[in-house]
Amino acid sequence: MSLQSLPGAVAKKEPVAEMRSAKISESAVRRLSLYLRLLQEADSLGQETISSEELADRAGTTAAQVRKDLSLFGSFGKRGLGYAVSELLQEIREILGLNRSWRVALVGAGKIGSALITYRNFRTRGFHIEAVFDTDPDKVGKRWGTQTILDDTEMGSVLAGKRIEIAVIAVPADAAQGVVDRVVASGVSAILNFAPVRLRVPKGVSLRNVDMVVEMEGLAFALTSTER
Amino acid sequence: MSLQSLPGAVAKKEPVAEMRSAKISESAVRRLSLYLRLLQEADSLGQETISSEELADRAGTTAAQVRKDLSLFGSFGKRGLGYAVSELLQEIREILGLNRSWRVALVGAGKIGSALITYRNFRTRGFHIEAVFDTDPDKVGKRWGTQTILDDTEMGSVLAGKRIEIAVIAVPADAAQGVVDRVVASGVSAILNFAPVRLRVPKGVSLRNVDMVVEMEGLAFALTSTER
DNA sequence: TCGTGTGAACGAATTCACAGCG
DNA sequence: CGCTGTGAATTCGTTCACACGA
Repeated sequence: MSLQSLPGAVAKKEPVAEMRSAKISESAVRRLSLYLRLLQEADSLGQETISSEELADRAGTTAAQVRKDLSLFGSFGKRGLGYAVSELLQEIREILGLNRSWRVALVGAGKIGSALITYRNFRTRGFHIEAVFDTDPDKVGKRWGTQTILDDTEMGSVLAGKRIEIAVIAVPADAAQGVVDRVVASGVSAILNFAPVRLRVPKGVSLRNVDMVVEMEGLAFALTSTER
Repeated sequence: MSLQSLPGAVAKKEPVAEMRSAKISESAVRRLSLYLRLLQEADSLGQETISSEELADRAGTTAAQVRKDLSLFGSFGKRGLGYAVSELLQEIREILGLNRSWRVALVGAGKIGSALITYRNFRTRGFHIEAVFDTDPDKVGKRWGTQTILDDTEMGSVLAGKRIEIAVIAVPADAAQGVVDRVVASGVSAILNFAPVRLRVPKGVSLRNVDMVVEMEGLAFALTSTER
């Protein structure tokens, strides 16, 4: 990609995007996403350099963990100094694939969908919702943010036509698997699922679940086992 | 607790709630929550018994994993047969602390809060939202579901007065830490956070984060590293 | 015989500790 | 001298494999 086009960047040790795909753990990726956010904060406050320890403190992890995570992708720091905030920022954006925008569709125009579509962080991070679907005839045709709600029956063709890459599933649990199957058939290979079900996806399709009940039950367990 | 007061329960091998608190991993708890949901489905379909393998298939894990998870809390199966659905169901409810209801407060009456308060699964699982707070004078006093939105300034006294156990934080990122500090000061010791920040909580307070941007960035990473 | 329960083996992720570079 | 980058040590979680009981 356009890395060597930056004349000042020649000293960089690893070309990042070309790294051998040594399987990176999901938790490492989560932390990178978190580091990115913290770096953006630091950057907007004018901070120029940051140590693994400071980043770790803010992220709630250890300095060694931060360095290990980053070392999976290259050597971005300066020994004795730390990391250049804006540079590391850019590296992580590159690693996560955030230097481009992503075409997202939202399936299910209910409350959760509504929360998502108005969520500013989404758009500013490059996730563009380019289609919204629902089955409810009362909703179809209504405007939602910048989008008009489309009928569920149009989903397949629209997803394919717009070359949607990520689908957000915000439909009732019993409808979710059906939606996923159709969405995958239309070429989508990443899914964020809000329905409280375990979805099956073919190999090669990435799936993340956001399950509020599971989280609440985890809290209930923690409270239960702490008491006494 | 009132365990040995149940005369019929003597044959049970492990008293569950009295187990040594051998630290249970968060992922194990997540899976238990998932098993519970699957068992409820099976139960409502009239299925009487289930093997670790069947449960594993539905949960997307392995039979050994299911057995290990359950064995952390006792021996609930019958060799050669599997598990009695309704019995295991009840055991897991007991383990997770779901045989009682939990007093929950929602802080932030925005879109996410709105999604939560209308979310049926919440109430049916025993999580009762007993107070809703917001700072916006236009919202305060309005009815939301069964609740009237209360002013943020009342939060401390109401949380303490109602003996709220779990707080759901659905406020903007820059307000979240302040809210958490006050919530904790009012005796809440479990928090579900929807704000995109890393919150600091004192030891003894449980915290779970739901961070949609992190999940989306994880998907972006997966798509980026798969392509080519 | 079948499927659980579990020690033992394995593998993954985190932490340690230090060599090496700026 | 300070802080990164990284092998080595360790901890944690998962999988294996089989003895045992219904």
